[in-house]
Amino acid sequence: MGRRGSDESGVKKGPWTPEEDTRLVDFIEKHGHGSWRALPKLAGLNRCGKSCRLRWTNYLRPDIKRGSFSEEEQQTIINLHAHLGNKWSAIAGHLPGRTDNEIKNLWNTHLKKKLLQMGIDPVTHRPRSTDHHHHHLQQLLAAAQIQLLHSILQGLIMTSNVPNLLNDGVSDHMAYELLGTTGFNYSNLIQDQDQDQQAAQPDDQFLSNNQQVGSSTYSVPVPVPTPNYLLSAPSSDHECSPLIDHNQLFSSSLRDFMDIDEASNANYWKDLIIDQSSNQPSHGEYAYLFGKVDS
DNA sequence: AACAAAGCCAACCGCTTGTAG
DNA sequence: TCTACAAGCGGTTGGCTTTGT
Repeated sequence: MGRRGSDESGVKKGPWTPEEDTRLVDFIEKHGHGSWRALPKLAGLNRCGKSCRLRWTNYLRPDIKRGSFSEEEQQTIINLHAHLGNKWSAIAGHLPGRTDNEIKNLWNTHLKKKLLQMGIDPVTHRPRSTDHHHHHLQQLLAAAQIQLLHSILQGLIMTSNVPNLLNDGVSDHMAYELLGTTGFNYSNLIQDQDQDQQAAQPDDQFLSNNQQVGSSTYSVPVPVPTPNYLLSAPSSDHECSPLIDHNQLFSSSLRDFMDIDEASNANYWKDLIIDQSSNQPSHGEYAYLFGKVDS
């Protein structure tokens, strides 16, 4: 690339010296930049016009805010990136005094990693498919499917005329067997649950895996990982709003499944935050699926 | 203290878009 | 409409600084 020294036309490249900065600033303050191509010669700089323009717009402009980004600025960038993608100049337009280059650098060096650490895909702003949280959610949904199937089978059997089934009811095993025909792998669920229990740490950011919640005990008909985990805390300053349909559908089936008394455990069920346009959890914010368990 | 690896960021490249003639 | 030039933009890179061993 050769960013140091000069190219074949004799134009200097590489880092700017304080003397060059002074010349450029003095000239622009007196005359404005006018034509960038003409500027270097007029200002007595051995640089190409493009280099002068970049130096001015990214570093020397008087309205540039120097210093590190505040938490608020970082959150703004994340939120804007979720909407705009890598449109750095558009994002910079919302952050007075910050350049697109600066924001791009911050994104590539800090924010991308930060989101990855949170289990969020920095491109889609959704949970990564391999992520711990998402994995648990898939398990939970699979387990809920078992329970639903279990109920359906039970209903079918009650209306059937098979004596031993009327006596014994439908076994979990039968439900798993039937669910297996849909492609669901029950053995993976058991294995994953064991691994999760082994991996559980006291200082885990997620809520503990208690079966006992306050004075209530879950009645869990099939072995499932307890779904008391927090997916993500929503921020308050974007255009998400709670929509009741997804939430109601999902939470009510879970309530039934977990056999939790709705009135005494109302605090556990918080609204899913759903983006109105896509009707999906978005902006890198998923939802409080479950709230605190220690009420 | 010395070295290597990782982090960081200013500056560059090249493509795209806008505009004047 | 076409052409040339300027400016905008996003991706990439080189080298300095910081951190880890």
